Amino acid sequence: MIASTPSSHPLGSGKEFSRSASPIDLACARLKSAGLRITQPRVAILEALIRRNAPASIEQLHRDLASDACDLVTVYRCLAVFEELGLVRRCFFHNGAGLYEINLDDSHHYHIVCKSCGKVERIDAALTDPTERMLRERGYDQVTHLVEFFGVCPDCRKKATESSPAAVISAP
Amino acid sequence: MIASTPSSHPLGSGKEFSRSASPIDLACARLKSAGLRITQPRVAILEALIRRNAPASIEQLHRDLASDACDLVTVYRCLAVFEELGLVRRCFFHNGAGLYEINLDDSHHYHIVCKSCGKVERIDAALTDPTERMLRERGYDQVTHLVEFFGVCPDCRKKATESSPAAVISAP
DNA sequence: ATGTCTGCAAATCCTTTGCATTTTA
DNA sequence: TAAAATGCAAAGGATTTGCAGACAT
Repeated sequence: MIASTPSSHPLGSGKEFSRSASPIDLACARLKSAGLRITQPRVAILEALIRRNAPASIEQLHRDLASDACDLVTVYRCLAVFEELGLVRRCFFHNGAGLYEINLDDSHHYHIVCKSCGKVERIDAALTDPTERMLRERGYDQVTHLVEFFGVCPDCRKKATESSPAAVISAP
Repeated sequence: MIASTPSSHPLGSGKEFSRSASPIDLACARLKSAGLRITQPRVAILEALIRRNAPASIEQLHRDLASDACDLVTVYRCLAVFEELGLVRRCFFHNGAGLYEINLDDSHHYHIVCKSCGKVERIDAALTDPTERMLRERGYDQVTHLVEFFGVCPDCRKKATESSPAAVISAP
């Protein structure tokens, strides 16, 4: 995938995790400091997420694991835990697929989704028009994009402060 | 909702359909020219979509209809037909909800999704930074945005031209 | 040792499908 | 009236839940 091609700007450089601690240690530390246990399935799933470094479905992740590493249900449960912790981020795409990607540093980036095979790759780039041009130059066809904004609307802010001042954190 | 407030730039003006034919007639004409039948459930669903003029779930739309207007299954089937026709567009948001919105003129616009109540409104505006500022000025809190790009990747283009030259049109 | 996680099985939820009946053109 | 669309019931697939046993701390 493009995002792991060495030195291919402005698509991902593939060395997002080469700072100090290894990404898996970083992730485990986050688990530990949240009072959660470092189990074999959790480590395996985190490693799979780190290896991909791109959004993947639960099924895909489960297949990535050693055939008997853990049950599919465990993958569901672990990803729910990781998401709550902020260790992974869930992305939704045009086709409705909800995919998980590792998120160790809250880096903001975009994705390019293949309309044909659904392959998802990370993009580190400026916005929209220049990006679309760049993608076409790289051989992508029928390039479009999706932009959505998220925020807490005035009504909800009011309700939140009226009842419990710390209510609106990460709602539906 | 904001998008229907008269003359509230740059959020939607609410008069997107005040040209010549009424939106429902326009939609029915599109059905007819596609060789499809104008049935009572279809008209009711289209009217509900037009009334909202914002993304809505299938359940929401079904509830919008007169209690016995049609079966939930029919709403599913009609929306699938409408989508194939391009009469509606399906949007996916951070929470995984797949919502349908009417699309009579292929106008390109964005959405603001409330992180708390999930309410979705249309935005007619330029991109990202100025938009986020504008939303904050209007009282939205914790404003973020999501950008995704879509296109057919080089690999799929190759495969498509090798096998059947007109294959890649609107895949998954 | 003990409270947390996991595996398995079964429940639940959303969506799709089959087929007889109704409706549109 | 003939083809297309709908309603109802039931199937299907993905995700969640309950609970006994296994595992990290």
